[in-house]
Amino acid sequence: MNGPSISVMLLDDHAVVRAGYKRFIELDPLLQVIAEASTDEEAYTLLDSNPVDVVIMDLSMPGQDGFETLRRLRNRFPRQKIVIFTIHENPATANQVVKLGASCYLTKSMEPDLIVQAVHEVMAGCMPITNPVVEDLNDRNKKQLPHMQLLPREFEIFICLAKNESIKQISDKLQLSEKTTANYQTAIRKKLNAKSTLQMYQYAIKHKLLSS
Amino acid sequence: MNGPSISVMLLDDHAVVRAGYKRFIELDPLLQVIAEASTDEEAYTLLDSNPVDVVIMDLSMPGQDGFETLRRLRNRFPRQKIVIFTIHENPATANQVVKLGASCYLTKSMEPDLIVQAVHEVMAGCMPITNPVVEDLNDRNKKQLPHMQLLPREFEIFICLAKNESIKQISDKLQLSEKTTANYQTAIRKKLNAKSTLQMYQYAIKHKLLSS
DNA sequence: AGAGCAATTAGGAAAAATTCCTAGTGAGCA
DNA sequence: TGCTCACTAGGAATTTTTCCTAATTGCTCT
Repeated sequence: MNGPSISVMLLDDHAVVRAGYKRFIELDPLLQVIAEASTDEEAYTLLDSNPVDVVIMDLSMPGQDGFETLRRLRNRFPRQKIVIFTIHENPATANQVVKLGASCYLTKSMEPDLIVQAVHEVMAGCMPITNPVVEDLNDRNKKQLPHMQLLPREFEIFICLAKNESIKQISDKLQLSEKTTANYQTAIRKKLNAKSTLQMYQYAIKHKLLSS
Repeated sequence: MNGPSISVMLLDDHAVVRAGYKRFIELDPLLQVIAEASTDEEAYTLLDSNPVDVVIMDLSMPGQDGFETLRRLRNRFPRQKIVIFTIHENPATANQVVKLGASCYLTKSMEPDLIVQAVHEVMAGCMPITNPVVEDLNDRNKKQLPHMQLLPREFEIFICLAKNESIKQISDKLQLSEKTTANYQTAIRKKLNAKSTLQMYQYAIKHKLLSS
């Protein structure tokens, strides 16, 4: 281990995808993958005993809520640098992810050697790699679009609702009171001008906010 | 290159994921990744000049790219063995994929060394994955689809609800008391086992009951 | 023709979901 | 330090949904 080497943890529920990251990351001798986790819990445990410089995580973990994982990770390790690498290429997701404190947002369609570059830039303290998707967001200011007015938590719950999850399910998953979740729903509906879950779903579809 | 070595092409639009496949596949000395493609067109070109024993492909998006790619691949190379490896774990997708002639359907949550095993089994002529839940779906379909149990009036209102019309709108249109329409909705939900308007909509879409 | 049956209609009461209002907490910041 | 904002959640009012019941209509069967 040289002085300037950078330690990395991979967080992705698919071993195949982790292997893919690893292959590219290890092309750079300065980067070392010293931990792999397939769930958030696993990640916490590992981080407690083995801190790393950067966590690279996938946002699209089925069964789990990527946003929630990110949020919890930030709560427990507030200064942890996190690079998000995901298949979701929509500006809204990028926006929310950066708001939640991720250092960087990359998509899987980008050239893989950008991972390496991104990790270096994050370690150097730069803000997220200039990502076409994110830029597009800032330029053509889409903040007039209703869903851009959603708070991070609202957006997260909105996506859950659009995926037809019940108030109960969401509350359990996010560890919220059902009252809180219901209140969020009301706020979301107002902001999106949606009168029903179906309209929220259709809104999400229309703006490509759903992956599965 | 020994005699019995098996040649493999990887087809996935994400380089990271291809790298992941590769890492696991190359653990078996009998398997050789001799081609990689990120698009279907690329795959055709490569297959024309360099036939392979097995194509391993990702079914990125259900209902869109993936199925169509698979269909075309089958059309142009009818005897090509194809292993589908995807994150979509629903029986319907598995069913479609097998109908479309894939030799195998694996999900990314399965242990990665199953890729290797699956390739060998496919080459040996077996069908590695047989999902019993999937198969009897078609038979039962025609017997008793839930919406076939709907009374005429129920079906009519069901379609309205699936089109996101409100109880009020439907009642006006059909000249019913809102009470009646609401009661119908309850009956419909029970018969279709739908807990929300969104589920009714999705049911309608799934069974192609909506024109618009 | 009358009995029987299924479809349609709708009201009352209870239960559940949603909305609206209010308020506490904690993190970040000038 | 005090301010703002995101997040959380309870109380109460309102609306929607569910469940039960029942009246009306039109059809079939013998």
